[in-house]
Amino acid sequence: MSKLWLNAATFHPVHTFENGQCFRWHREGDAFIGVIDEAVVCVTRAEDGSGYWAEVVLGSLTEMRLKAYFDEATDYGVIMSTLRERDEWLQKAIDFGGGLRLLQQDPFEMLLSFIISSNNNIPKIRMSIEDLCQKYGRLLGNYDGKDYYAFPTLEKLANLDEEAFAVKAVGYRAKALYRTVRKLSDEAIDLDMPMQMALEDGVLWLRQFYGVGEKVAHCISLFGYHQTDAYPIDTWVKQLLTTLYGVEANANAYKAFIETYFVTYRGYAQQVLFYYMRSHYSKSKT
DNA sequence: TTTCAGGTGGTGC
DNA sequence: GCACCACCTGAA
Repeated sequence: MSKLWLNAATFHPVHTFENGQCFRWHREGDAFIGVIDEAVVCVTRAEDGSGYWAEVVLGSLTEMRLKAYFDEATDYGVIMSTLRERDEWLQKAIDFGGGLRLLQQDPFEMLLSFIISSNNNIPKIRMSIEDLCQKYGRLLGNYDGKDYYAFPTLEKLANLDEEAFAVKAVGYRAKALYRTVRKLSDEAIDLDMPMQMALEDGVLWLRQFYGVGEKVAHCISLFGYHQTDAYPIDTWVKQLLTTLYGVEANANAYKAFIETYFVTYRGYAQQVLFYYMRSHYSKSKT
């Protein structure tokens, strides 16, 4: 069984799993349990607090894939100290959300997950994805009294009619899931293609799918293809740009500011600021 | 019971 | 090329 050590200096499970980039992790007491590809992984804190163990508890996953998923090859010490020197907001955001990792998730899963995410909120997105996995994903087994399912394969989903995509809380997005799956299957599209593309080409390529606009394409690029220059502009990013950085409230100004101001480690900067903003300025928390 | 959150696609100018 | 609105549903 694969097992990976994650140093507490550069990894924090809450800041990593609860910042909106992934939908298949949850807390179980002191542990975090999630599904990666065809495996269930449990993350627990070491007794001395110096780090965490990520251990495959069901299914199989290579150590190489586990390392890649947690972005182990990236030097977070350098990235965070560089960003911290940039300005006081990044400093505050990193003080708050240190240990946030940019996970390298599966492109197909990200494509469908972020189609579901449009005009939607996280609890509902999770509900839809869990229902989709339970209905059409492979049962990986039972761990600690709970059944876990893999994300469904394209082959499985390609055999379904549109009504079958009407999973819990998904609403009108069922049509977009269906059309995307149909296109992928009918045209035998290779989802690895964006890996060879520059960010802007990849974004354009991803937008060929119904339900994928600019924002969703950037999310898929960032979380599914590890394009660390991607910059999803959602309501929270708009809010942080206008309130923290004094950017004018229009789409061109947002884009221009991000491209010129966040030059190095853009995706990492975006994610820590987004997490900071969500945690501090959310209406439900006041 | 009503209001709110939340991107994309389509329409109309 | 821009502004507007419909789309849906759980949570508050």
